[in-house]
Amino acid sequence: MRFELEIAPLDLDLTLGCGQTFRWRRGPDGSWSGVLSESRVRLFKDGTVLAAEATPGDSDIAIQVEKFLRARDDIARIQKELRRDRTLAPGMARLRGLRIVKLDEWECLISFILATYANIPRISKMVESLAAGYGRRISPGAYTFPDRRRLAKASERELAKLGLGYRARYVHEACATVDDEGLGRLLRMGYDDLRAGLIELPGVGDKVADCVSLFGFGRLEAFPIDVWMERALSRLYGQKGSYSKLRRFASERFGRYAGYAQEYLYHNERLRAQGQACLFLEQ
DNA sequence: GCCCAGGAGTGTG
DNA sequence: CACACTCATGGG
Repeated sequence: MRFELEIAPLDLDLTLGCGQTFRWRRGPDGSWSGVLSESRVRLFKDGTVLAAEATPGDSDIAIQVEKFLRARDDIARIQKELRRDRTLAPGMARLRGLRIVKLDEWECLISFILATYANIPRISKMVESLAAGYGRRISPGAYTFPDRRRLAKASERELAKLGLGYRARYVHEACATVDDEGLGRLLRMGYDDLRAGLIELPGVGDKVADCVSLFGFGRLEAFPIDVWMERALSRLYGQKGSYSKLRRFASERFGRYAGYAQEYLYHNERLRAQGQACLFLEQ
């Protein structure tokens, strides 16, 4: 099943290649393939429009793609608001196509529990191993992300064999701790309560809670701070210190769209690490 | 081989 | 509150 969508601005490389999600792969033709719910989806630009192929193509897959790419985010408005920041303002236009994605809450939670103290290629490998080992096969080489019940059947030892390291215990315990109603309650909470609720889960600290709040629960005011962001905040804003201190700074500085500011700064820091030209410079 | 990774948990000052 | 230490492992 093929269809087209009006989602703009959108740059698939910026959006799917920057560590928000770990299950999307770029093809040699520039298209991106991944799994949404029970379908394998391929996204590519056909001229200016976004084209999608889904197999199987159930009736609401187009809606799922729109939700995944947060089609309703008004990027112009978000950038206008963030442009008040003199550091972000000059380089932001080139990142217009970078959108925050909206992941499945459970998949996002487990993915970012796995993401602790690992690099992105390895995280991708771990997440894909979980899917291949415990998800449902929907086409050759493509698997759903395992739901809580399926994943709960895996012993800690089995998970460790997939290369999860000490994260195996966190994933195993999270499966036992989270119930379906618990996730439902979190959905209704404001950001502060959501964040506090997530931190109660095993393997979830400040940073993972903010990633899950942002990418899984769609709270755009969340501002995850990892080692890359510590460098960015130090270099560009002269801010150093504890997580809570940096988080407070970001909240006051970037406001309700702090999550977008975070992705911009994160992307810039990765560019810099690769020796490429930076978009943002210290004032 | 070496360094580091989208950190969390626990204990101590 | 802030630090210090440990945790298991693979990608670059």
